[in-house]
Amino acid sequence: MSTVELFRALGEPTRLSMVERLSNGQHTISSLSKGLHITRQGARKHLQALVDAKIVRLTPDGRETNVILDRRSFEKVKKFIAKIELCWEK
Amino acid sequence: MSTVELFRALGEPTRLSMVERLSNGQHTISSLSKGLHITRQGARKHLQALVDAKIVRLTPDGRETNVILDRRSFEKVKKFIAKIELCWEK
DNA sequence: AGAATAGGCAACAAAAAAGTTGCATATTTA
DNA sequence: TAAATATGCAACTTTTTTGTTGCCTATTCT
Repeated sequence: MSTVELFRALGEPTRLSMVERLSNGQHTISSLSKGLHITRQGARKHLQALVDAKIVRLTPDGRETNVILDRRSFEKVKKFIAKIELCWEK
Repeated sequence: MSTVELFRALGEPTRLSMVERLSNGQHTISSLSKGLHITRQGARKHLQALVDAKIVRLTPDGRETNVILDRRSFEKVKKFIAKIELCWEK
């Protein structure tokens, strides 16, 4: 996924909060959808945006589905910042 | 500005392209607004989003206005990523 | 088997973002 | 001083995003 899409996915409160919660521990789709002030379906849409941006992966397991953070996406963000800062030096 | 608003501001093609162009050299509002496929006023709105997110500053100079990249915003992004990656280690 | 849990999909409504047009002002330049 | 350039602001339209409701299926638990 492109860098813009990565930023766009992270640029929404519910989604950024999901990412933070995922960095603190394992979650299934439903555990991740609780505690937000929106419906499960609403949360699911945000989660899909994170999937599309390849920030998370979904791994089905029986009746539930685990949500896994993909750290490679953060590498991309770091590289973007590094590129900008490199240009800036001059 | 909050981290979410920072990401949101960067998560749009026109704005991200503006940031990249600014990292390559000085720009005024109008030089930055050229080459995009939108009107000057449309570009100006995107620029304002970058100002609001404190990614750039505007410094008026006579009839034109210079646009300056504020590198502190990138520190904030880097800190966010570092926090996430720190949590991830466990 | 029946109930509860985890999840999917689509249609729709509401809210926000993007982009436009039109017009006005200040500063340079010719 | 008149024309050109740089910019501002507001109203309005279009498009995208967000969030909801309703309904359906599969898996697990009792």
